[in-house]
Amino acid sequence: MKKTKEEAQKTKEKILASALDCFSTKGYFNSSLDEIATKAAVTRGAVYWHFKNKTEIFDALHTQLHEPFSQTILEDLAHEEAQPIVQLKELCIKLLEELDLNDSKKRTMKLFFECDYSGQLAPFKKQHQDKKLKSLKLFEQYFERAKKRNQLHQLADPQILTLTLHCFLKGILFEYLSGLELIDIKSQGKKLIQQFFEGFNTCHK
Amino acid sequence: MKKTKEEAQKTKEKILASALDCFSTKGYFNSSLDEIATKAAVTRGAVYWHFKNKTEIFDALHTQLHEPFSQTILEDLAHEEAQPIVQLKELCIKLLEELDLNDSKKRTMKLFFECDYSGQLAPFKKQHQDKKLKSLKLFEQYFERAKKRNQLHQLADPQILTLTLHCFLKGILFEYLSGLELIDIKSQGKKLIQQFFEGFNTCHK
DNA sequence: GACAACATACATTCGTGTATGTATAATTGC
DNA sequence: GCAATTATACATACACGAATGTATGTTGTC
Repeated sequence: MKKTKEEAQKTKEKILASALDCFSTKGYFNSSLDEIATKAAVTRGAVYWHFKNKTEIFDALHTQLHEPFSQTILEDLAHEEAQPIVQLKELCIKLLEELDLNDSKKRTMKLFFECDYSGQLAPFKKQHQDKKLKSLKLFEQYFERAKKRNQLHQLADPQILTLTLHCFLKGILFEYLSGLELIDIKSQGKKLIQQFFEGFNTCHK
Repeated sequence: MKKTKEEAQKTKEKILASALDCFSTKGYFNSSLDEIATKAAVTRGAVYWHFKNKTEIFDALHTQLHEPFSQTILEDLAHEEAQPIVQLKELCIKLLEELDLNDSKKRTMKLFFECDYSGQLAPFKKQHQDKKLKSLKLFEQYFERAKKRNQLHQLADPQILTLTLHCFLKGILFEYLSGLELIDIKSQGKKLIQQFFEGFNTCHK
C-alpha cells in the first residue's frame, strides 16, 4: 500500500484537483471529504494524511491560484514602458485573455469569488484579502509612473484610480465567471477594457 | 399558545430578521434552523410552520431585498429628464447613498453577494439572476434615451454601456460590502461614480 | 525493523424532517 | 351571543442520515 515519494506527491495533487472539482461544482460546504477522496480514487485516510482538514485544502487551492497572478504582474512591472497606462491596459487585457483559456484557473477563481468565508473559513478571509491588497498596490504603481510622466490630470489620485480600475475588473470577472454568459472575453473583453480606459486617456487634454 | 394573526405575522418577521442575522454573520450553510429559531425566541416548530425549509427563508430574504430596488428604478424611469445619462448617474449615486444608510439592506445584499449558490441553493441561482437581468434591462433604457437624443457616440452600443456600468457598480458594491473598508460611500461614492461617467459624457465631442 | 502512506473501523456530534401534542384564536351552528 | 367545533400557531419529541475526527490496522519502502 505504501507508495514512493513521487507517487505520494501525485496523490496529493490528485486530491487537490478533486477538491477543486467538488468545491467548484457543489460548493465548499456541500462537499464532503469522502466525496473528494472518492473522486481522487483514495479514501479519507489519504486526505487526512496529506492535509490537516478541509480548510487546509481550501487554503492550498488559493495559494495555487494567487501566486502565478502576482508573479505575472511583478514581471510586467519589471520593465517600464513609455506609456504606463497603456501598458496597464494591455496587461489587463492579457490577464483576461489568459484566464479565458485556462479552465482550471477560471474555476478556481470562481470558487473564491463565490464561496462564503464564514464558519470554519472565517480565519482565511483576512488572510486572502491581504494577499489581494498587495496585488492592488502593484497596480497603483502604473498610475504613479504615469503621473510622474505627466500623463494624468494633476488632480488625479492614483489610489482612487486604482480603486476604480479594481472595482471594474472585479465586476467584469464576477459577471464573466457567474455562469450567466453575459460576457464573452474573446469578443468583448478588449472592448470593455478600452471603453473603461478611454475615461483616463482621452479626456484630460 | 396560539397567537392572533397579527402576532403570527410578527413572529414570521422576527424569524426572517433572525435568519438574516445568522446568515450574514455565520453564512447560510453554517446557520442551523435551531440557531435561527433560538435567536428569534421561538423553536424550530415555529420556523417549519412559517417556512417550508431553510431555502425558502433564503428566497424570502432575496425578495425583501430586490423589490424595493427595482421599484426605485421604475419610479425614476417614469419621468424622462433632458439628460438621461446625468439622470442615470444621479440615480446611481442616490442608490449608493441610500444603501449606505440602511444597515439591514447592506447586510442582506452582502449575503447574496457572498453566499454560494450551490447544493440546496442551486435552484435559486437562475431565479435570482433572472431578477437581476430584468433590472439591468431597466438601466439600458437610460442609454437608449440618450442615444435617441444624440447624446452618445453613434457607435456606442447601449448594451455594452449597460454592461460596463453594471460591472463597475457590482465591483464597487462588492468592495464596499466586503468588510475591507476600502470604499467609503459618503466621501468617495460620488467621486467614483463621476470618475466613471466622465468616460461617457466628456469624450464624444 | 522502523517509519511512511495510506485503508479501515469506530465513536460522536449535529442538523434535518416529521410526527405528535397542545393551547388558544377563529369560526360555525343555534 | 355563547357553546361547540375546528383550524391555527406553535412547542416537544423522535428517528434518521451524514459528516467529522481519530484510533487502529496494513502494506510496502528505505
